[in-house]
Amino acid sequence: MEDSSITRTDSKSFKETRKENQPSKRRKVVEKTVVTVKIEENVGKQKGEGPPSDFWSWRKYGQKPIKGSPYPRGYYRCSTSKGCSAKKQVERCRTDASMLIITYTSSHNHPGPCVHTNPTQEPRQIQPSENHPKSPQQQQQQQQLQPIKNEDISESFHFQSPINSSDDVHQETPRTVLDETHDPTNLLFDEEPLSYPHTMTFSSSKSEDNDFFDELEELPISSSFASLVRSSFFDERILV
DNA sequence: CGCTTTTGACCAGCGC
DNA sequence: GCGCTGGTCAAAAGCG
Repeated sequence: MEDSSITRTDSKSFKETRKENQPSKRRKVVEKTVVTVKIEENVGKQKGEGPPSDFWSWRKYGQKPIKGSPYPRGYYRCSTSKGCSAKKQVERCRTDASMLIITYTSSHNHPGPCVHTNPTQEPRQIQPSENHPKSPQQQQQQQQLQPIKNEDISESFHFQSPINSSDDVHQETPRTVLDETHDPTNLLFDEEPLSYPHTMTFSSSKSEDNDFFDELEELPISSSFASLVRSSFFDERILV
């Protein structure tokens, strides 16, 4: 089509420009966290491939069929904040279609929509009556509208990964990611899916990342936030 | 009207 | 050095 050629040429210019701005960010070893979740419930509410709703807004920016997997992988970027570089990849487990493998990449450079540790603020999105009948996007949009106090931001800024909220689900050992580390601790994760959320984030291999996550451990909000999130996720994904 | 999703193409990294 | 795969971007279309 003529349109195609035009678009292609046009986009090509952008690509060239992009190269200058972003030298190399592809396939670089970045902090990743793999989480597997059951999508039994989500299937009924969403398209079946929709990403499980967490506390950020995700915008899909790409989808690619993965070699060896009958299901395509979806690429999502955090749309809660424009400058946020947090991303996640969502794909179905090749062996179990009811399992969704979510790979979180990078981290949020902004506070979570509802990571406030202040008990005076009511966790509105926890209400099941709102969560279930609505799509996850709508939930997240509501969260965006919720004002967050600056003082909370300073703390919640360390809430890099939504995976903190996923400790209730089974965490699959990210072998593909950690293959370079061969860290024996990974085995522990596999054996103990109930390990703390901040612990699983150590899937990163580099000591630098460890240092980064080490900060998380010092944060007192980890447990409270995890609890808050946990209850939400239980209500959302797991029938208790 | 604005935002999200979809789709095709391009580029870079990695393996052989 | 070549080929393959994965990851990202941008434009267009659809939906709320």
